[in-house]
Amino acid sequence: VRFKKGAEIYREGDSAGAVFNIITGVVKAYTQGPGRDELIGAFLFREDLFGLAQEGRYVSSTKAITPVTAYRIPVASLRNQFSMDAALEFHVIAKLCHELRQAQRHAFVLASKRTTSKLTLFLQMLEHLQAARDEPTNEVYLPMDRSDIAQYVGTSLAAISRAFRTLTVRGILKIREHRHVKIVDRCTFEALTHHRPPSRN
Amino acid sequence: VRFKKGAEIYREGDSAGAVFNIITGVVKAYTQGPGRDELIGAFLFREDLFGLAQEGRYVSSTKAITPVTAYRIPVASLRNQFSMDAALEFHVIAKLCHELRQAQRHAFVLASKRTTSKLTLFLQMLEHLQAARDEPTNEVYLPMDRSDIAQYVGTSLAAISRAFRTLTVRGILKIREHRHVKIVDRCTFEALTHHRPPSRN
DNA sequence: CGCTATCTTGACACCTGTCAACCGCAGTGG
DNA sequence: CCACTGCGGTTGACAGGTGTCAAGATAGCG
Repeated sequence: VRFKKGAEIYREGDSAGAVFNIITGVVKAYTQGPGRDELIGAFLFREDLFGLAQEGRYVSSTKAITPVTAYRIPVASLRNQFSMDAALEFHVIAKLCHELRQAQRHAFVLASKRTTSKLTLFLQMLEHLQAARDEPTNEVYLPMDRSDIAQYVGTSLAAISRAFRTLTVRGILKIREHRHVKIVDRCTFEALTHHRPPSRN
Repeated sequence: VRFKKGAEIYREGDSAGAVFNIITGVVKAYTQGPGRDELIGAFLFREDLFGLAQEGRYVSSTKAITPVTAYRIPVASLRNQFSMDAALEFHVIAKLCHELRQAQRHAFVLASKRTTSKLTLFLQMLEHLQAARDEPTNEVYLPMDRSDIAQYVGTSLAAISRAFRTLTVRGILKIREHRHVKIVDRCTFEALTHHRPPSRN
């Protein structure tokens, strides 16, 4: 199946009829709760599997943030393959573990106190993921907009913008068209990862 | 096996020889990275299963925060049971899903901006878990110290203390011996859950 | 009965959220 | 070809919250 940019794939609480496997494009998984603010739980890329359900209901909403093509796999056919192929089950376990690891890294990003750290960690994540998909690694591409980043790392849109600014003026990053980021000063970049006491400057 | 309060059960990166199943007590799972600050990823209670490994290495350190008794299950014997009992595998999947859900809630706590919200959400989590273990629910018991709470919800120790203070003076909580919390004004308590704009007061 | 670990509280600078205005760009319609 | 509008992004102003540091209070434990 195919989704346009911005299309909702399913909504939290919908009855879960299928799981999806991304071929192309990027998807965000988010939940809004309980205030009015929504938290983005994960970004999903090529080869990622999603559509996990709890008691027949999806646990988060998903939306395409770029044009997306994906396999849509009805649960029925999934059950079939399950009983026939034990290795598949193992594959699912592996996916779950991967997702858990990812959630761990996400938690780390959220737990950072300064926005620059959050952003740095976030860029590192993207870089790793990009490398894992063997795409060029000389610069990081951001498929999502600033607002999405903010909701993922747990700050306001403005803070993200400011963080980008401070990192660029310090000569650590270079930004092209708002979506291509090049890490110039890798050394201090990684240093930001550590929680930097407010060293007066 | 049995652990004293404060005992390390294993450390991140150790070669994983066994998984554990808690009978009594509370365990914290944490990772320190990459700064000097450690983030507590989860608290583990009775019946919880932990010791998940990635490539033969534990992915987080664990420490008993109360006296703990637990089953220690060597991986070898686990493999045995795996091949004999397919239902067990399913049980493990269920545990993983549960853990993922829990991570999701954790992320939500971390993403909250004001400390009072974090604390409120945290208390709600504990309350739910406590109810799920059918323990008395009229007040919440905190097995961990303030510092642990701070590291779990992603703020400083001082902020937690202050948050407790503000909630008590507002007549929302009552604290006994620093570790027993009673929710007095349930209504405004839940209201704090929603991201409260800095409503002048 | 001291001693240590834990918790509270104060002071202060800094960061961050909120609000709002502004910019640049793309698409639209005149 | 050019205004107009909408969207995403940046920036400024300001207040309030939070981190850090450090001192003081409390409780737990030997």
